[in-house]
Amino acid sequence: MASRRMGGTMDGTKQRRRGDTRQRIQDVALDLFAEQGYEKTSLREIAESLDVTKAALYYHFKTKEEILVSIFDDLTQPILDLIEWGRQQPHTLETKQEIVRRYSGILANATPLFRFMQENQAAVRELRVGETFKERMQGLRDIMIDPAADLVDQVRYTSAIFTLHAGMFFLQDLAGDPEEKRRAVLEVASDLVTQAHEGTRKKP
Amino acid sequence: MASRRMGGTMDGTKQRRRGDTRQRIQDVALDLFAEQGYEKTSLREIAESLDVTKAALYYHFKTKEEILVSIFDDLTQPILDLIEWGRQQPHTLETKQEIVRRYSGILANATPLFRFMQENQAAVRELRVGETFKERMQGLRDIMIDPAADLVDQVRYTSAIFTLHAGMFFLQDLAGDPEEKRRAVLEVASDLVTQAHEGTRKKP
Amino acid sequence: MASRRMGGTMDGTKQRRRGDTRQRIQDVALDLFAEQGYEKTSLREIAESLDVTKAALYYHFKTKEEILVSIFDDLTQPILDLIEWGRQQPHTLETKQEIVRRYSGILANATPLFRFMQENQAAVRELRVGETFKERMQGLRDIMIDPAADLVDQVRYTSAIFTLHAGMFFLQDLAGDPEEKRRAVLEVASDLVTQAHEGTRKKP
Amino acid sequence: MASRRMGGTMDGTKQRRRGDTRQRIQDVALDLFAEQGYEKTSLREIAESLDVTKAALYYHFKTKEEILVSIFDDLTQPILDLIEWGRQQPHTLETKQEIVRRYSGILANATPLFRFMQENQAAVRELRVGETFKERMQGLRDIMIDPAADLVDQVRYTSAIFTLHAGMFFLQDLAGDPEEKRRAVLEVASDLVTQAHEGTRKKP
DNA sequence: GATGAATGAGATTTCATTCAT
DNA sequence: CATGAATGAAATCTCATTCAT
Repeated sequence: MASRRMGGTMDGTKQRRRGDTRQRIQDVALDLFAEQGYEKTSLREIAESLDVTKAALYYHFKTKEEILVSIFDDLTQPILDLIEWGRQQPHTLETKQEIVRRYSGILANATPLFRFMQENQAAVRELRVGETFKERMQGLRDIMIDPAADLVDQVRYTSAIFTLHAGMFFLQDLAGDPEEKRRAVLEVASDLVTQAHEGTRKKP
Repeated sequence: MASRRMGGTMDGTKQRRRGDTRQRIQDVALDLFAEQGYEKTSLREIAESLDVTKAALYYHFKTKEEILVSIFDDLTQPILDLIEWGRQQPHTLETKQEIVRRYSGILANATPLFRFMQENQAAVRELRVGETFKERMQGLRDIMIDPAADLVDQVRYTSAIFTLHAGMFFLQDLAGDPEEKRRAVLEVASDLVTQAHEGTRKKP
Repeated sequence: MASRRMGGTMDGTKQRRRGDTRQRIQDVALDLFAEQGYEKTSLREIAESLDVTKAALYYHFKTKEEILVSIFDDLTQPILDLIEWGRQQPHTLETKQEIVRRYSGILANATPLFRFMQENQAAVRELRVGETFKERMQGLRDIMIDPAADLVDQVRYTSAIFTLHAGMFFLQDLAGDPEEKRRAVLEVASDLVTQAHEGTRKKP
Repeated sequence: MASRRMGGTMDGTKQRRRGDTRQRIQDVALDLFAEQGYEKTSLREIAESLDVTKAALYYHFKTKEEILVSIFDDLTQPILDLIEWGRQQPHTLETKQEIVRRYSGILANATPLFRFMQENQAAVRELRVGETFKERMQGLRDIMIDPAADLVDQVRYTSAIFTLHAGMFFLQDLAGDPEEKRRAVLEVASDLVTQAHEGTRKKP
């Protein structure tokens, strides 16, 4: 389900697993991390899910944290790319809306990881990924927020990003087609950005 | 810092403590839970912070979870009251804005707890408070959301609540006076509710 | 059920409890000890069953062990009396059969205690009651066993006592009227004593 | 002392131990369980006796109870075999005496376990082995007892089994050669079975 | 490319017991 | 005649990690 890359043939034989153990560890770990939280997920559990020993995990990764780091680095690369792209664009409304649109896509493509980051902030705070994630969010904000905007508009920009995040999880219990919901979320975020950009109040 | 009630004088003598141990446990526990997360905070740590033994904690609370539950129940009672109040009001824009205003106040009064809940969703999911919190959020939504509203407006309502939450934590690194920031957040949330209530698009 | 003495009036008021707390502790403790074992029964449990605090138990008894000792001493006095009586009788078959009969009665009158002793030998071994019980059993044997009897007959005497014990517990699952079963057990034990007394084999 | 299998040479080197840790845990645990009781024996004690850490025990067994279960299952297999054998024999006196004889041998071969079961009935009642042991005793009785026998004779059959058990422990303080005592016990049990089989009284 | 065996640290929880009031 | 508050010791169990093979 969280398998991000499908290597090998789908013939169900155990033998096909050859050299993809690293990937499988990442997949299973992310699923479990997202489901149960980082602290609550033990290496024993991951190993058992994969039908290998704990020691095997240590062959592929130096520590538990490194498993998470490797997943995180793989999956958040697109944010880095987006920031890089954003920096080279003019600070127009168009650009900002495109950023929101692209970020929405990134989120949708790595839902389990972002869900995990959202729900495990405390656990992750003292891990490397915690710091890194914060930096990336900061980077996102930097390419969107107009430093001259007043406080209320800055909140709007932030709220836009947050709405995208919230959309992934808190809207799960709302009925409706997922893709349709995603578009609705995107629209609200987009509106917020527009309002922020235009300034909803007369500036002095 | 998270001490909600300050009994006795701060003279540092050990003997003065009489009967307020329960309260002190809750205070210290909340601070630590919020700072380090639920799983990462051990009873040893709480006990040492208070200069009592672990067994003393068990005199006052049956389990670690019960410490959290007692804090949660104490501090989220106002949400229950708000929901109760909201149910008896007409579903006007006025009402909804008042709900947002009141909720913002509740949040401000119990920041550490809400920060904790936000940042420990995974850890808390299988605890009683996880379920309870979800129900309360649901209750809040129910008194705000117009079931006839289209999807986009429903997202706006949800986003308003979320913006309030986000305001507490993600805006911490933004410069500025806290009270001023709170007002800005409140304004954005209020706007979202207004837009949702009026309908931003022509309904069929 | 295990209440051995019924003090006060049976009016159900809580006030009637006056000065009989000691007795009530013994009753409840014996029930719990018999049901769950000595180690598994905590003072908390006993206290909660009586709706008093643990500290109250310590007003009446110095230690957990002393609760057991007091019960034991009260209820095994009859064995002491029996041994005393036995010592003064001639070593006839009549006497031995009477001992078996009387012992059977003693057992029936304090079933929970004897069940407890039977099922908690390991736990009780290092307690004072363990040693004391062993001594009493030894005393019983001494007034029954003919030291001149051969080994097989000595086993018969021992088996007679054991049959009485076993009868109380291991026959519980056998269908039939309890009093009738007790008589059957008594008869087998009696037979064993008779065979032992008469010598089942030609002595040299 | 309770070591059931003696692998390797007794040269005292630590390195020689390879792969027999599981067995050694079982041996030491049984000795301690039998000596001090199940509850009173801590995993720390077992671990220290073996000069390994507590965690090592958990590598080999999932819980404390599982250590006991594994010992029990290993050592009571012969009872299962005996019951199986008994079911296929004719219900003659010969058969019953053979059962008594074989059971006596089984008992002698696993004295510590049976002593443990006898002396820890309370502690063991809520463990899996408690139930299982009860079932096996029931099975034994079923292949011996003639359901048409009157109550007194049923008691005799039960008493025979019990005499065998008692023989192991309560006769320990009696002087005499162990093997000789065992034969004496066996004779009494055998007699009881014979009397039960022939009927000691005229049946209606 | 992995396993089997183990460890050290630490977690939550329970218990008998104490003592000032 | 009892309670409220606490303690010190210990129990069972879990975890990330290591290392020889």
